[in-house]
Amino acid sequence: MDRYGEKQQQQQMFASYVDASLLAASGEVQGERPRARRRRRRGARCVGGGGGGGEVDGGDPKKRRLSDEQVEMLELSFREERKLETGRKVHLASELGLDPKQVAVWFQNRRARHKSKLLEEEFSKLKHAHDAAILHKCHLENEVLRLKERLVVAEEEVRRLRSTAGSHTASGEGGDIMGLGGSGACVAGSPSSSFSTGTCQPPSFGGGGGGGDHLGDDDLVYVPEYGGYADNSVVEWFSLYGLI
DNA sequence: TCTAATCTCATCAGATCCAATCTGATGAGCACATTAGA
Repeated sequence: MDRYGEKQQQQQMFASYVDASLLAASGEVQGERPRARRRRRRGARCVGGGGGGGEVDGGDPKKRRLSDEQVEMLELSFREERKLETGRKVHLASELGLDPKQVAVWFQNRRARHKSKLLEEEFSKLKHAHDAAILHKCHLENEVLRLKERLVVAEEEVRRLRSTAGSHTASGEGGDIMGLGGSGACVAGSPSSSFSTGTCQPPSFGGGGGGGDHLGDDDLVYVPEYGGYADNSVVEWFSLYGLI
């Protein structure tokens, strides 16, 4: 016996063992009904009863494959109609020189294989859709991350520019940074405006008054989106990021 | 309502190739499959 034969034998032995165990466990030995579909009995393979196109006259239990022509005819018939009425079955069987039982069995198997193929295709489609959705989700998550990073950078830049502008105005000569006559402007809530000394001067931008480099009117532009005045560098930055 | 034919499902096993797949065939169906015709 070759390796394949040995394997088959082992499988059969195992299956017999499992069968016996299941039988015992299911209580069939005590006369109870099994709950599950009963397994086919081993060795119950029927040799007679239709058994194979080429063995009608012989007693050879070996399975014979249908010829290409027979399969082709059966396929054609299957494509026309997947169910097999008795008349069609008998007609096909006589045309193909097969037993009607064989034709019926062929159709049963063909239906089963057709169904499993359809299921396989459906599964494949669903899997592709699922993979695409996962990929799209990853892209979206990456995009969110990138946007968050940009936001952090932008916020840092805003803080830096605010403090720069604040120091410019704060380090001026104590006052009229925008030519508005004030001695300085305060920025509410700005931690960098701790040296604000003068009266608040709205609409003012950036930092306290008094001291620091004096910026002329030409250097400052009122930016509504910003809520105040900004110098050219800030305006540039705003336009760069499309904020104005 | 009864019954024979037929269905689906799970499985076996031979054939083709060398492990895995294809395919013809069988058996069960369990609060006992469903369906169609007598």
